[in-house]
Amino acid sequence: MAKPPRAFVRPPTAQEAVLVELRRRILTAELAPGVQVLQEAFAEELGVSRVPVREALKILAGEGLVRYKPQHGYFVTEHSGEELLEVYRIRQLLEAEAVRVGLGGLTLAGLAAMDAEADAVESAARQGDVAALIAANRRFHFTLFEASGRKRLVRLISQLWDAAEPYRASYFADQDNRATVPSEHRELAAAARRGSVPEVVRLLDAHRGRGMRALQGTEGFSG
Amino acid sequence: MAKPPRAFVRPPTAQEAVLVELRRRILTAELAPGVQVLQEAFAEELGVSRVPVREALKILAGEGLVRYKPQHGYFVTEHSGEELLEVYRIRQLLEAEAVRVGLGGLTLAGLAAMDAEADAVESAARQGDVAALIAANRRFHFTLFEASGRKRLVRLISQLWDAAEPYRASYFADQDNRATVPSEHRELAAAARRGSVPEVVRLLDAHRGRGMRALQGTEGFSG
DNA sequence: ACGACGGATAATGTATACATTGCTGATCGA
DNA sequence: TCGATCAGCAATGTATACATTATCCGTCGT
Repeated sequence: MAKPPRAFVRPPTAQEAVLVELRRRILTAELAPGVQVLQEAFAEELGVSRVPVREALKILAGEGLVRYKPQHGYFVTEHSGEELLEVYRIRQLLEAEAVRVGLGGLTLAGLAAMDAEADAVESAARQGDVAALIAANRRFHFTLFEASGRKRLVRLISQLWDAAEPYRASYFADQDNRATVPSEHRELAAAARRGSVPEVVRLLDAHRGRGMRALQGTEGFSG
Repeated sequence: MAKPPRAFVRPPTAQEAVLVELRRRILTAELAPGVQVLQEAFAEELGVSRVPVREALKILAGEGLVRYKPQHGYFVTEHSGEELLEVYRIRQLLEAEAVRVGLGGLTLAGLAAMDAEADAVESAARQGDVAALIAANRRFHFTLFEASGRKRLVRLISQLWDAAEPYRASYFADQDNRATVPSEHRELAAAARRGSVPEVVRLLDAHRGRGMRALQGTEGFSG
């Protein structure tokens, strides 16, 4: 079960490389919501021409991570408080569905993976490694969702996570917030092991709700 | 209230024009699921270079309407029967939500619009104008959804409609299928007028279910 | 002082040319 | 006859050059 360190894969095309880097910067709010992505500058920084940059931006525009204004360029999507609420509400619906469909089919390997990711979250939280925390947190939850076997559903949920991600960078920076997450994960994993759909859904709702409320407190939470 | 005939707007950029045309061809199955979109040929046909074609394709890839294989190009997305089922299931969840949120806020103008679109659907069905039927049918349903005021929700539902659209071109070509749709719309509009969420949701489920089952009958419905 | 016009600048949008990759099919060898 | 190698082709991927558009700001006129 030990994962070999992920093999280094050079993306086959420049646009893919740009896409990965752009997405990373947006999700970590390194490129903050609202700011324009200057093609020329970004291209030069990555050592490619503007073409692959534009193509990567188009992908992100299709996903909703950036907005395109003709003759004005690409801007990291901003979400109002209301829109973030909407995102969380839709997540509630879709994640509940994923649990209903998938929990019965969750394998022992899947449960073990959840435990492993819960460990990773906890240790990352202790060390204050926000990036690792976010990554592990995501893997923890998506192990559960992916048990549903529904690719489209999982992809939608993933996009919804992405939408809120830039706003959570600051959330996990806070020690108190980091502290409560691991124990909630333990409860979730335990409920999953018992195979109780209602419990898992309830815990998930609570977990998500706490994250959402924390967001409302921290952020410039208006329109 | 009379809509002026929609003003002709030349898209500000070539890519937008290409995007519209490409999407149209995919949704009408003029470009059938699975086929490759040859950039050179398509560009020449539209009288532009390959660049805007590629950029439009990237958008569609981000939306999931085409798949991108590095060094191989872009292919209209194919969906297995299972995947289409998944799409309908997610639609059920999200459309119900839209109705719950929006029905109370549906204005008289909105109700009138639904009636008007129902008329349009019926007359298009009688004349056998499949394209007009599909367009009006879509407007009918989305008038209802948009009453929710939730942009993201509506956009997601819209993408789910798009995913199944290529497979429904043949569905509406059948006279019998065209016949049942208008009466169901009347019932829906009536229930909406009464403001009854459970009834609207129930009718919507039935309506959608019929469409889905019809799809299963007609299509190469395997994996 | 205020507003309008206009040119300079800087960004985006597009075409063209070139590089690279993948495939096909023919040729060569055993 | 079978298989492998390689040349040619056809498609995609990328860079560069050019066209177009928006914006900024100074000047001019009133």
